[in-house]
Amino acid sequence: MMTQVRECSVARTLELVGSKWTLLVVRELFLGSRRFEEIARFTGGPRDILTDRLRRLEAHGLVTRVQYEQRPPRFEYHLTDLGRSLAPIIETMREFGDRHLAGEDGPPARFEHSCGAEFHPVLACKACGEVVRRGEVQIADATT
Amino acid sequence: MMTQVRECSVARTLELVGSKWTLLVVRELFLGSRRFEEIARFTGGPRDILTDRLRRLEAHGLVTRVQYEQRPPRFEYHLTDLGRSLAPIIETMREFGDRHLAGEDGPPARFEHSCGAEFHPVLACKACGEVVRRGEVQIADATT
DNA sequence: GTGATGAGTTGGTTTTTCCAACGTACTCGG
DNA sequence: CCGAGTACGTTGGAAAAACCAACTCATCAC
Repeated sequence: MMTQVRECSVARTLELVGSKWTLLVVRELFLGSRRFEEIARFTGGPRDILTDRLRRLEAHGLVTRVQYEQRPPRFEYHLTDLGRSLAPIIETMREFGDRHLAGEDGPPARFEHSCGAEFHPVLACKACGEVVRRGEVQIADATT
Repeated sequence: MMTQVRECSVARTLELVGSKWTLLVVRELFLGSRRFEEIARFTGGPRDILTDRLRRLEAHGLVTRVQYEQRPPRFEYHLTDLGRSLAPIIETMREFGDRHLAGEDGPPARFEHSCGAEFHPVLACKACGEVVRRGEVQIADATT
């Protein structure tokens, strides 16, 4: 029956943000960088590639390019609502890195939740609100 | 002061799993594929690249290669505990894709939480257990 | 007018990825 | 025994992507 490549939301997401530097650009925007020079400096990515990634993100509606100066035309970059909805992806990656790949002096940046504690994300079930433990999630229909 | 590239857990995580096909291989293992032929068929990735990714994942302790046959030596692949801790990354990517990039006939695979509802992950704060809303997380120290 | 800043472009090199074909070691059917 | 099929890769060469340093263009600060 020679089954095919799996239709998959993970794959679709990776097509959007899976190429090198893309998620670092997004991280940078989450951290508040707006200008090309900041993005270049803080990510360390090649300028031509960063240009390409920003254009691509813009084309997919994750980022907007906003003119902030006329007389040499200058632009800055902002996440759209769609772009901001990448937050859980960035946050879970940060958490993984903090937990398993941190240097000796601990995680390089720390965040705080409004409850007062240091923020570490865990997955919860949207329906019941409970934090998910291993084995609590099962495939519902085995179409693919 | 010519500030440098940002030390960052997101960057470190991406070094581990950020190259093309890697996360699709991991997804496949989460979905239960064990053998090379399954991984190749369901991801659609080039066989040489998949070999490389599996070796790399093994080298970093995310995957183990287990011999399941002697007489031509054959191997299958399993996620380690460390590898399984990539689940939140995969799940949040799936959720993003389901939500924003799904085809007309809805998300291609569905999952169920033990509470009985269809599973959709949201981020919660590990400390207080509350689901996180926009603006509730702030940077704690602006070292980087 | 010299130098700096900001946002890119350009040209050429290096690295990755891709692809189809091949190799090896078996098993199975006839 | 012969040929086909399965499983897990490896190989060689072409194509695409990424990298890098240097350059542009416009303006401002000195």
